[in-house]
Amino acid sequence: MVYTKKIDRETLVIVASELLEQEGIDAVSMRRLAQALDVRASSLYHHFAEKSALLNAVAEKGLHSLAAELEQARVGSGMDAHQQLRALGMAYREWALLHPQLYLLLFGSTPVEEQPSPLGRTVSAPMLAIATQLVGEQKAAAATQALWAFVHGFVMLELAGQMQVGVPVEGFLLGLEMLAEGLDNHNINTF
Amino acid sequence: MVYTKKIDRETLVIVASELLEQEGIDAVSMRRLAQALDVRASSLYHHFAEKSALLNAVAEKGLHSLAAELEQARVGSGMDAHQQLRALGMAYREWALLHPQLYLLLFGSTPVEEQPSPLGRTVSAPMLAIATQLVGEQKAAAATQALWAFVHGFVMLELAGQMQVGVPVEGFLLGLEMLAEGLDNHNINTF
DNA sequence: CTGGAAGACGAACAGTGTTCGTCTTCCTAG
DNA sequence: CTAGGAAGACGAACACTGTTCGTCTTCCAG
Repeated sequence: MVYTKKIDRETLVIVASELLEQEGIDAVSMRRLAQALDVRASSLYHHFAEKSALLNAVAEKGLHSLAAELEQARVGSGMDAHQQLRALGMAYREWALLHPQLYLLLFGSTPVEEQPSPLGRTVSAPMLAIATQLVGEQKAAAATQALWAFVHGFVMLELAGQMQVGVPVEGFLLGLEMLAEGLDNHNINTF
Repeated sequence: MVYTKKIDRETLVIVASELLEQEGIDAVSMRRLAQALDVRASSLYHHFAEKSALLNAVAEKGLHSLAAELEQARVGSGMDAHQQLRALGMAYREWALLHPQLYLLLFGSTPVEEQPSPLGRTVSAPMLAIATQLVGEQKAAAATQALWAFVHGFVMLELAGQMQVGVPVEGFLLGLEMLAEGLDNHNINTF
């Protein structure tokens, strides 16, 4: 028999991402992926030691996509911190709603990544920049956590179908506004 | 052979909850549950048509436990809305950190429950009461979503290991504070 | 007392992640 | 140019999963 087919790591990750987004995490099985690439499942293990390693690669790729989108939204929205915050929030939400399965893979359950920091640091870096403008360096870390928590929680609830219709967009902006106001007041009260 | 053993629905749910919390969702398999109850796996299907139905029962039980805890925290914290909010937030976070696997089952991924409303309504009802006090009935729904989003997001990030050590408790209270201030200001500005 | 419902059993099916020994392709060192 | 070895595809197998089905047993109600 002739062994022609040849798989490379990157296309494997791409195919996995597409399958994930189109049919959900349960559809992403090694045999299914192999079939899509016209290869046997066992061959995939020459490129990733285990399924979780492949999913990690998918997650990492998605993470960078999200981070790039956020940074772009931040720098492309002027100097005003409030406006930056609103732009970043909208971009975050839009990305998550555009790639729901990928977002759930990233943050949905027990960490698919190992280290606590790099995953979050990458995505929260743009928020830290804005938070620093709003409340100064001292409180920036805590403010970033608060901002990220709100945005992340809102998106997760939305993805889980726990948002009453009609509320989503306005509620999101309102919440962001309230947090920003709170941050401002806190800033004033502290310095 | 003698068929003595007898399983009842409720203990099945309890055993499943314990196994979930102690060994994680991956350990909860029909055969594993059956073994814990000294029964064959196929017998479980006389009590739940499918595994997801069993998990739904586990989730519902957890949901009521959480809701009860929240309501208790609210009514047991005086008349001041801000104080109620802080108490409810702390109770929410404590419950989630105490039953992480159960919390992830409830909210971690694609809805395990079918309807969008009842799951969330049960847990967000106490928040709605507080939000109404803070911003009035008109904006209460949106404010509730914002509050819930923050608390939920914070807990999810904490469970995912995305919180820098040291920040958690203070960051949580700070964020709650900021949201409350934002709500107050919004209240003043609007009426 | 007897029949039927409820429920436990064991075997089986399709699907999963993963491992292993074999075969083939291709690049590189002599 | 040729030999060898690394990289990689293959197919079978293992242990596990959720789920179905036909058979057997227990027990309660008419």
